[in-house]
Amino acid sequence: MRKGQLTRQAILQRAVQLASKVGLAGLTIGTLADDLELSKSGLFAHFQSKEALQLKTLEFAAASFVDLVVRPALAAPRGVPRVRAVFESWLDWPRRDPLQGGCFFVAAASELDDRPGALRDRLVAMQKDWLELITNTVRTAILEGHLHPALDPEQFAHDLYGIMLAYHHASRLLADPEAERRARRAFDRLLLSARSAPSGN
Amino acid sequence: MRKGQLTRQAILQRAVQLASKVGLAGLTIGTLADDLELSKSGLFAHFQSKEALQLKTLEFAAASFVDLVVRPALAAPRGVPRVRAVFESWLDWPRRDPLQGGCFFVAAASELDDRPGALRDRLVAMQKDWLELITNTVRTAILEGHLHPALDPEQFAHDLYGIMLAYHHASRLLADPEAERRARRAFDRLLLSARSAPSGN
DNA sequence: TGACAGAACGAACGATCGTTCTAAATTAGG
DNA sequence: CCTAATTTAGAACGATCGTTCGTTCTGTCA
Repeated sequence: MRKGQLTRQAILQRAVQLASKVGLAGLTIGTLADDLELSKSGLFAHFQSKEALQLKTLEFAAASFVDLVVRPALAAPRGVPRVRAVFESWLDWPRRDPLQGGCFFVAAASELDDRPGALRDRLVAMQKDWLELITNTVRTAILEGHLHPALDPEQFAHDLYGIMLAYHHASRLLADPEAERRARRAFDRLLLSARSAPSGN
Repeated sequence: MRKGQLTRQAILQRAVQLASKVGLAGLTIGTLADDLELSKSGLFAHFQSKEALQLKTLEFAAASFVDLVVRPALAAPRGVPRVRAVFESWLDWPRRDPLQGGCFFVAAASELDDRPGALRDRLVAMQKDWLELITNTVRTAILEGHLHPALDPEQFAHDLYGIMLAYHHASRLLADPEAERRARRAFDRLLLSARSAPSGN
């Protein structure tokens, strides 16, 4: 009853790595089994279908994101420092989890944005949770008096997401060495306008 | 000698639509042939390999993007109006090409960002061209005196890309009805800081 | 109209997909 | 240590993948 859980974890960990390269749909039980030196059927037995494997993989990736990115960021003091910590922690994610190729969720998002089903529903819920957490962090910063009262926290979260997506695009696809500097500049500008500008957003 | 080219075009058009949903890797000769009511081998004969088909599909999508988005935008008067036209034209893309599900290039980018090869190389070149075109448009706006001389045009292009990626994410995956408004607000803020702020970027 | 090139087809290939079954190996508890 | 339960392996399934082959249509131009 213990050994099973162990290999299950190992399978999921490898599945996340693999899916971050080839996507959730590109995941293949055969190659996954070969990578782990398991038999196809042996691996399959742990899940009852491929979709179940994909779903568990999605959950596993989310849990690891929370551990590596979200939780550390929330340790920062409330207000702008925590907002900044979210950004820095997020930006630092590739270094904290160096096994992956590209962001798992970016891959999943572009795959699932047109394929209804349980997988998509789960991913959407996750993304909304994450956006809401950012929104609340910003909202707190407003209440602390760190950011302008007229600031729209949801717009801030949306814009921050865009910064991260652009960073991913520039660094992963274009291999732009300036990607990180660009992301920091964009974030600084976002934060600056959030401090004092009622017009911006 | 004429009939062939015609069906070739039809194949590629359908391929772009399909690939915007399932990705370039998810493209399947069998399903594509069924969709077009062609035989698998008949379709295959037009290209000599699947990778060739994918490459041609990529080229076709790029050409259509130029026709529908780039060219109209460049008709606007130089300077900020043209910058704004690029944004508006880009944002309006889904309405101009309503057949697609999600952005073809977003799907391709997240698929190919970790898979070296001719496909990736071509896509990277395209993206760089597009970014460079935006950069030059911005640069012109600076020379016209519309934007601040200290503005970094490449950063502007990068940030604009982020806005579009966030828009795509919000509208496609999250089905957020505010997506377009959010994109407009982000663009306005970007443009505002580009007009007068030497600090932002 | 006849001839020839080009376009489309149908069948088949080896490989791999997800999945199912049964048997063997391994593990855990009494 | 033995037994029962769990975990893995192996073989096979129907389907589909990309690709090849030879053949049959179908347009095009002399």
